[in-house]
Amino acid sequence: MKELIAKYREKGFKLTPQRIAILKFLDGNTSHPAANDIYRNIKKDYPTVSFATVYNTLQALRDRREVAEITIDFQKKHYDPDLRPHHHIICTECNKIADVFQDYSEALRLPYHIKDEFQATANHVNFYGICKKCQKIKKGGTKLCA
Amino acid sequence: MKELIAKYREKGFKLTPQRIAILKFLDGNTSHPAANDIYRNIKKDYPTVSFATVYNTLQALRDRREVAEITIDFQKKHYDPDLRPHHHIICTECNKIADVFQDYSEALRLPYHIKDEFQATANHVNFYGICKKCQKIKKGGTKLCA
DNA sequence: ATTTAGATTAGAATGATTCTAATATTAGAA
DNA sequence: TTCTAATATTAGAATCATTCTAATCTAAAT
Ligand SMILES: [Mn+2]
Ligand SMILES: [Mn+2]
Ligand SMILES: [Zn+2]
Ligand SMILES: [Zn+2]
Repeated sequence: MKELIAKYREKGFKLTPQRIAILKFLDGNTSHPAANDIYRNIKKDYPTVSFATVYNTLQALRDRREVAEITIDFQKKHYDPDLRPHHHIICTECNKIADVFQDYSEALRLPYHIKDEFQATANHVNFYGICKKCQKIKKGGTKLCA
Repeated sequence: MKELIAKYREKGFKLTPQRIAILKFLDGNTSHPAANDIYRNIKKDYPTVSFATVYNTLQALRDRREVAEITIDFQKKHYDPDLRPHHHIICTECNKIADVFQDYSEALRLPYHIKDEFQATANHVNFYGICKKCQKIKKGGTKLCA
């Protein structure tokens, strides 16, 4: 809380109640929220908050490398406050996203003709699968209601 | 051409001139086009073609596993007629996408606690980098005009 | 307390994608 | 070939995520 605020103030990031609420929501959050998830949550405490503020703040944080955008979902961007290099697995049924902390960089060597054409700067592995809960639902039967 | 058409007819995929144009455009295409790229190209021969047809056809092909959707671009979906398992590298400056045919699956082992929670079905590596052309532009100076 | 750079806001604009409902075509049957 | 049913096409509207605009407000430095 206080440390969090101090950290951003030091970096010259102007703090407002809305921004603090967003930072608090993101701090330690492992749910990989999309912009709308953040908006809904902040709105509880700041009913007048606007979508623009959420997007502006996310952009500012992204530009300062304080959050990462992840491209695992075909529909929308998700945000990740955990900047440690890691990968993700997403449930193709319910879109639940989990972290995969595993360093594959040794193995992810590019073929020479690609190295020749691109100067690689980053890599990210997307795993797809079905989570436990969705496995059960599929097995147990199709629908919950007739 | 003929084999291509025969292949789809056999599979009960109803063929229309527009669909054939889309299939031809995709066949052997390594450019990873987005829907709009396909639309623009088909429009040359079928000026009345609609966006809906392009999207409908892409959906039908995707459902039949005849094209893959790729999530490497934050802005939009790209389509890939090459179904062999492979990965991609995208230029963060110009969005050029290239194929990376390299099998990393041996190395991409998931941690046990993830295996416990997810039944993994697929994986895809996104590499990010800067292509040769964009490297030159950056080095040579900032802008082409004053 | 004053000042100003930067943040907030509602709402409009944009861009990608999906939906709708009327019309037209394909492909198989007669 | 002609008929028919199933399916595809179309323009345009609708939706959803995201960005932009321009007026107003506020953090935080002086
Ligand atoms: Mn993560
Ligand atoms: Mn490819
Ligand atoms: Zn799930
Ligand atoms: Zn480039």
